[in-house]
Formats: sequence, C-alpha cells, structure tokens
Amino acid sequence: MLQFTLKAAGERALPPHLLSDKTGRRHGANALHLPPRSTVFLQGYGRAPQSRVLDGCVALSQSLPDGRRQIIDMVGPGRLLGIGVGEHNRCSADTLSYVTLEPVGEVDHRDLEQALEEMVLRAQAHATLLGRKTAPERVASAILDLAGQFVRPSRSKRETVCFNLHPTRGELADWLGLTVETVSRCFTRLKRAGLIEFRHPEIVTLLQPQALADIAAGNRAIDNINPV
Amino acid sequence: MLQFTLKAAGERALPPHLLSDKTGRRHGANALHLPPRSTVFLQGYGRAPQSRVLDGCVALSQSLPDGRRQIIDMVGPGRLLGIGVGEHNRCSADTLSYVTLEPVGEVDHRDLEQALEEMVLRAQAHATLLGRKTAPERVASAILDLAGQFVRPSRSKRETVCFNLHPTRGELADWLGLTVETVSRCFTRLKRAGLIEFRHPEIVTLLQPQALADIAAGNRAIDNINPV
DNA sequence: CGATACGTTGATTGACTTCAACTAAGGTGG
DNA sequence: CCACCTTAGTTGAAGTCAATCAACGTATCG
Repeated sequence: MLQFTLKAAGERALPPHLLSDKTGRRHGANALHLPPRSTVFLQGYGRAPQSRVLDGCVALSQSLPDGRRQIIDMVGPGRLLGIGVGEHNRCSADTLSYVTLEPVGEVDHRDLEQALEEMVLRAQAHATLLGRKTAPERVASAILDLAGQFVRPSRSKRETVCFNLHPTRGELADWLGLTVETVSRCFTRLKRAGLIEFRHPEIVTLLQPQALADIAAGNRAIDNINPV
Repeated sequence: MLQFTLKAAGERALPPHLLSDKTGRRHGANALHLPPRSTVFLQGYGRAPQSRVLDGCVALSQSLPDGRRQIIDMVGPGRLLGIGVGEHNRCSADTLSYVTLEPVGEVDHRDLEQALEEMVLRAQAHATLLGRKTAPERVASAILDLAGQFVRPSRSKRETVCFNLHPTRGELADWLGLTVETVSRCFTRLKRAGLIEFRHPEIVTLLQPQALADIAAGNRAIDNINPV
C-alpha cells in the first residue's frame, strides 16, 4: 500500500561533496552543461563514463531493431548516470531539459552499490507498471514519480505541489508503454477529475496527491473522484 | 540486433568456490533444499538474507494491493538472491522447481556489483519487452531466456535444444504481462510454425532457435516461417 | 508568414482479455 | 481399482482497452 510522500529534489540524499551548492559554485569548474534533447551516450557504443546529474532530467532508453523505443528510467538530480548499462551500453541517454552533469572519476563501493540498488528497485517497480497497470494508473504513477524527482523545494504553503514536467507526451508514452494519444487523454481525464491542473502541458500542479497515489496503486478508479 | 547464442547453465560464470561441484558435494553441508512452489522470502518483510541459487528456478515477484502480480525476474543457477530488493523486501521470491540454495554470508564488492549490474540489465531488457513487444515476441523472448538459463549442457548433437520449462503458463503470463490464455495460444502458434516442439507442456525443444530469436527481437512475424 | 513539432480530440480498428467450456493428469479415499 | 476432485492447459466466442487513423489547434522558428 503505497503511502504518498513527496520528497523535494533538494532533500534527496546527495553525497556530502555535492551539498556545497548553496554556498558557492564549487563544482562549476568541471561541470558539464547540456541543452535539451542532446545525447549523453548512445546504445551500442563503448562503456559510458560515469557522471552525476546535478540538475535537469535525463532519459535512459532502449530501442528495438525496428525503432520501437522504451524509456527505461527518468533520471533526476542526485542520481548516477552510466551505471548498469553493460559493457557496451545497452541504453542511450538523452537530456529532456537543460542538464548539468558532474563527471565522477570513480565512485566508492558504498555509493555505487546504493545507486545500483536504486536502479534495480526503480526498474522493478517500472516492470510492474508496464506489465500490470492500466493507462490511467501508469500516468498517475509517472506524474507522482516525476513530481518526487523534480519539485522545487519552494513555497509549500498548501498541499498543492507544482512542478515542471520535462518529458513531452511522446516521451512519457515511450516511458509508460503507451501512445501519445493515450497519455494525452489520461492527462485530460485527470484534469477533469480535479486531480491535477495545467495550463501549459509542462507546468503541472498536483491538486489531490493522495487521490493520485490511490489511482497509481490501483486502489481507486479515475472516475470515482468527487471534484473538489 | 540480438545474435542468437545459447549459454548452457553449466557454462555460466560461477564464482570459483562453487565450481567444486564436479569433484564432490563440498557445499552439501549448508545447502538449502526447497520443494517447488515454496516461498523463499516475502514482499514487505525484513530484508532477506543473501543466497546463491545452485540449482532450480526462483521467481521474483511484486504484487499490487488488489492482487495483480508481476514476476520481475526468473532466477536460475549461479545467480544471487536477496540483492536489490530494498530495505524491506519489495519482492517475494518463490521456487518454481526443486531448488538448491547456498546461503552466502557476505559477498565481496566485485561479485555483488556484477550481480547487481546483471539485475539491472535484465530488468531493463524486460521493461522493453513489457512496454513494447507483442505477445508472440514476449513468449519467444521468454523461451530463449529460460533456455539460456536452464538447458542442461547435455548432448548437443543437433542444433535442437531441449530443456525443462519450470514456470507454468500462468507464471509465464505473470512474467510477461499477459494472461494464461494468450501465453497458451502463442505456444500453440510457435509449435504450429515449427519453431518449438512439446508433448508435455513443460518439456520444450527449440527447433529453430535463430528464427525464434528473430521473432523475439521483432525482426520477423510469427507467421512468416516456412515449416521445415 | 509557411513550416514544423507538440498536443488534443474524435472515430474506428484490433490485439489481447474475459468468459466459458472442455480435456488431461495427478491425488485421495472409499 | 475406480469414482471424485482439483489443477493445468487448451480452444472458442464475445468484449474492451488502448492503438491506429485522422483532423485540427497552437506555439515556435527560420
């Protein structure tokens, strides 16, 4: 029974040497800045160097020979990139926003194992989503996941949370094993049900996070909501 | 472009201290023997102890609150159990055959990281399967995967490979995000197409492994096969 | 301005699910 | 040894959720 809790991106467990962000631009020296929709590394090429995402959103994806694409994971601030991709990358990594990367020469065992374990856990949860959840459940899950990774720890006066949804509808579709149209329709339904709000497609506000979590977990149908 | 290669279970990279199997029953002392359909550990309970599968097949699964079940991975000989399952297990582990386990007190970093990486790679490939493959492609992929993990390195006179398919149709369905009926229908179609053969539902022979691999990768439709 | 990409909405189709009936194999107890 | 039950597997018919096909609106950008 997934209990709903949102962790702001700033609260995520950053290793100590990254926390200097507030005081100064300590890692500005060797940090990598990438524009949206650029490739970090490519499926099939030599093993990628490891780096840590400081800011922005990166999509890990695999493609079948005929072009069908599956986004495996959405990687946000604090997480490692270039781990668990095999000898020759079995994944491509693409930025979905402006992204700041910090190359990490070598990670200590503790950090690496923790990061790998997080990859496994997320991949497992995603497999359950892809194998067993309905389209609205998938979209609700996605929104909550991305909110968790990308909310700014800003003014949290009300229980409404607003955040920037980096992936397009098409990218969400590739992540959730759906099509653009289905994703769009689910957003519309969630909006009409009063669970989320958006004026622009990428600025999303969670109006009823708990109800959203219920849907994501399969405990409630999208239609059984009393609009507030 | 997945090239088809089958690795017999015996050839898989076992750590040196397990290879004594041929010479004697060195690990017979503390080995754990479990009957089919028994639980190794349960979703939601305390962190499971780690062990290595010496023989048999274990299913890692997650369940949604309403009972929908997704099998995350099928674990065969040589692989570690109880890694990447989170603080409180987010997975259950169930035996699908007679299983021999060897408890491992602590694994060295090298082994653990390699095992975790394998978990990640397999989970990623499975996500692509669940998100983007058709039912026949999924079943073909599953058969090849299980063949790779469970073929006995026996008489390989011809290119036909015979192996014991431990999971039932229902368990395969839970693994592949399908229903029993769909899995059964796909088996029938593959059989009629001359790609596999089975008299009993769990003794399967691969007649045309390469064609099966083509289907699994989405390079060929199930119907475009010349029956030999 | 056209041109392109993204998003939304509607109509139709189709792949897989659901529901249902039936067969075969294994176990139990009279 | 056979009636009885249960479970797994197969097959057919009907139903449904999401995909496909199609049209349109809007924003961005040379």
